[in-house]
Amino acid sequence: MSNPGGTQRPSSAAFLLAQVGSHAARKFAERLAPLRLSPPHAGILGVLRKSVGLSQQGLAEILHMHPSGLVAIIDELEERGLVKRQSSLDDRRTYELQVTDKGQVALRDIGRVGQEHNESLCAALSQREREQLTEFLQRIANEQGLTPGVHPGFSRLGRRQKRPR
Amino acid sequence: MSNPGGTQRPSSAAFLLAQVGSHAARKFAERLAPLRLSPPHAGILGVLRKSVGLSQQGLAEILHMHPSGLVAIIDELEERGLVKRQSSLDDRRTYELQVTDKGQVALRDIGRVGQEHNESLCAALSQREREQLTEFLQRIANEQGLTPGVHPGFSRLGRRQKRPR
DNA sequence: TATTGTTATACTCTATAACTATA
DNA sequence: TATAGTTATAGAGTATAACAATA
Repeated sequence: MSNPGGTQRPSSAAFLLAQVGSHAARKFAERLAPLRLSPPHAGILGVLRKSVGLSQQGLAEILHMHPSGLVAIIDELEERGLVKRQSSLDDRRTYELQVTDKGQVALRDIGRVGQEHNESLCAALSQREREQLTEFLQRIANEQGLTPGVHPGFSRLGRRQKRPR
Repeated sequence: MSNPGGTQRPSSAAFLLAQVGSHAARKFAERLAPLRLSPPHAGILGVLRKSVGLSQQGLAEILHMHPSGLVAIIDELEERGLVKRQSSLDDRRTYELQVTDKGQVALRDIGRVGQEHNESLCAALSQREREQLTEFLQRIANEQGLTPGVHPGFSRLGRRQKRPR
């Protein structure tokens, strides 16, 4: 095992974004774990805080995911008493999703964890540089049409073609 | 569905990194798809270019993944004629992985796609700003102990606890 | 007939352990 | 006995379709 042409080419911004972004997501998940919460839990609570009484359909639309995928996660949040499915009086097919008081506490915990996470992740940068970085990323996010506060999701990055046996 | 407290808080650098990074990874996978390649394919070819004659164990170590997970991906690369498993003369248990000429062509295609991808992703930034962004990310990657050129992987970001039925 | 939420199903990715062949 | 590669298996995530209740 040699390395004749082993010049390390500088990574592109795009690669570094994917690399550091994946690392960031993983570290955030690790910090969330002691709260017995996952990033999807946190993301859903965050959306529900801002949109009171949202239906599962509405939530799925915001998160760009299929409504059926939400059921299990909301089940968990409800079992934990962080979210309530409130039957709608107008349309008994739908639930109005509510963050409970306990859910609000969880949201504060998540916020604290998020701040610690941000601090740790940006340790290499000065305050001024963090602001610059944030601005650059915000502009990219806007230009690329990303929804503020919504993680593109945990779906497959690239699936290999099915392997014939 | 109302939005009484719907103030949109500014996203943190950490969240934006995860958001934009996930988007970047997804877009890269889309650009790779016409070549019938996935990000893991590209990542492995990239590592093998720099380390000639690497074993699968060595490769797994660099990529921080279990050797068994490599088998299927390398099978595909070998079936496509992009990589060759060369039986080692020293130790017949091991293969020395070689990028073939066809694999070199694929690497050039991947490089082109990567440049297009980078260009498209950074459209919102000036040349000077892209350099600044790259430097910031590079410093974060170094400080966080990330291996240059190695994507943290496609493993779970956060798993929900198993749901009892 | 259409829609909301749910369940069922299939497919994929990941991780672990068991297996084989060499050492 | 230890190691390299492989296979088998189980677990979790994702996506689609089918379903029941309601509109």
